[in-house]
Amino acid sequence: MTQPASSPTDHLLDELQWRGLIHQSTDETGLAELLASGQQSIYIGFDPTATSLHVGGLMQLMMLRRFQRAGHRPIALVGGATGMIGDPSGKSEERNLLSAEQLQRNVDGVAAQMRRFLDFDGEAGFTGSNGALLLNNFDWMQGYSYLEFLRDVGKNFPIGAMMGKESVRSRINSDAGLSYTEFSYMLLQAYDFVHLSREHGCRIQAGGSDQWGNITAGIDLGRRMTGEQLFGLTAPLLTTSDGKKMGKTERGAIWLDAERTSPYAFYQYWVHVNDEDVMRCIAYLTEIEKAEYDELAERTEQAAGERAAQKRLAQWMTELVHGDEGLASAERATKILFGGDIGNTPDNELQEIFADVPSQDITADQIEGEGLWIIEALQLAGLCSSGGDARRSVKENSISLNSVRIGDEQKRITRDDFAGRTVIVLRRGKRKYALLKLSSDASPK
RNA sequence: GGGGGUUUGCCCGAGUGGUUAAAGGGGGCGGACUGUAAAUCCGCUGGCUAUGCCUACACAGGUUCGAAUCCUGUAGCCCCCA
Repeated sequence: MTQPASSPTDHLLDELQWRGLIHQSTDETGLAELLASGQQSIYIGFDPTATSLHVGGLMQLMMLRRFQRAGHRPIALVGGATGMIGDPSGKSEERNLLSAEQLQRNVDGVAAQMRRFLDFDGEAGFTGSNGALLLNNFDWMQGYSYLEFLRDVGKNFPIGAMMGKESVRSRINSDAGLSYTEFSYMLLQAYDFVHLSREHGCRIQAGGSDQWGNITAGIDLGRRMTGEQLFGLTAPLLTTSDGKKMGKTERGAIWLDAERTSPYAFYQYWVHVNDEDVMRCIAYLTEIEKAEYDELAERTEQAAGERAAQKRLAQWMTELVHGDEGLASAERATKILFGGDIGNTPDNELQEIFADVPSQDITADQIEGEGLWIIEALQLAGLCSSGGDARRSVKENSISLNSVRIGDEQKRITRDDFAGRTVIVLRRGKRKYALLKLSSDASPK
């Protein structure tokens, strides 16, 4: 361990090791030798279930990125074909089939996001020889006839082995059952691996631990069809200490797309990671070095209250996914929202800080005369679901307007509350914000 | 096809004909404590410009001064017999 590693590949395996990223692998020594013998290609499949990836896909993207940085060629495979079928692994019931058009939109969206993680054209210090590839299995599956596929591929799949796979066994006797289509999923993914080994010399497939069955199916198929020795590597699943999948909140998944999950919300998600989970996230998802990792672990131990590790994690992730800009705005917003008083912040700054926060336009006449009733305003802003809900929250003293608590449910918002600005900040509880914006067409007097 | 059971609020689940907007739990939302954590504790959790009104216990009717609770029919789920 004290010996400095002699090549990027040695670094790579050591790194995967200390980060705990190797859950299972086939023929470890063989794999190490293969990697040491020269540049390799490694592939991971991505399910195009939406136009954006979410936090759940980060592990995989980072895995490819680590390989690329160590000099290997990453292949991101989007499952245009397999996505039409649906992987039964780890799913309790059959998924709805996506339309071809939807799938194409998803593939496009996901592909664009991958550019933040992988270098596809060999710039940025790479010579180009290990530039990432983005492939879509629809391209080679689309023209493959059923009969031919059965003869070439199906022939090499013993039913006994297929029935033994966990993904099949767990479903076949369940209420949901398992359709023939889903059962066949494995063949498609296995064939992908063989295809990539033939066409791109790719001999390594990685994935989450739930992919083990599919990966080994590909390795078996490779041996039968081409005689080539292929390798598989799985990473642990990223779950929280209470066993749930990371990246999900009550409100749904955390997306990489800024339109779906704002940089601020994304940043906040990481800031809130539990103490028990935060170091694992750093190990799995970032490129923060061992030395700093140890330091952060130490600080979490000593002074958990500082949340140094969470902040560093949030910063690292946000910067990678949303860039300097996204990080800067998330941090600015955080600073005001959790620190300061909104009272004196000038209009333009408020607008910028709250760019992420949901807002609702109101017109000038809504605040003329009697003004806008607070109960109504809360519903307009989306902070409360009904009048009753709004009244309740006001009674609970959990509503504030420009950082001033509102306890009176008769409160009406008038021009005075805007204090010369065009924006008013409503808050419910500790960290739910919404804006009311005086729409520009209404001439402010 | 015959017989029996079941159906409650976001979810699970109690419910005696009469303060039952419906026990209890979960979830959610607030609050306290802390660290924008976890755990814990406390409050709230159908709608309504609201000391009141309306809608609710699968659906439709009925009995009753009064029904989630009793009766009839319809539908869904479950079990037994054929």
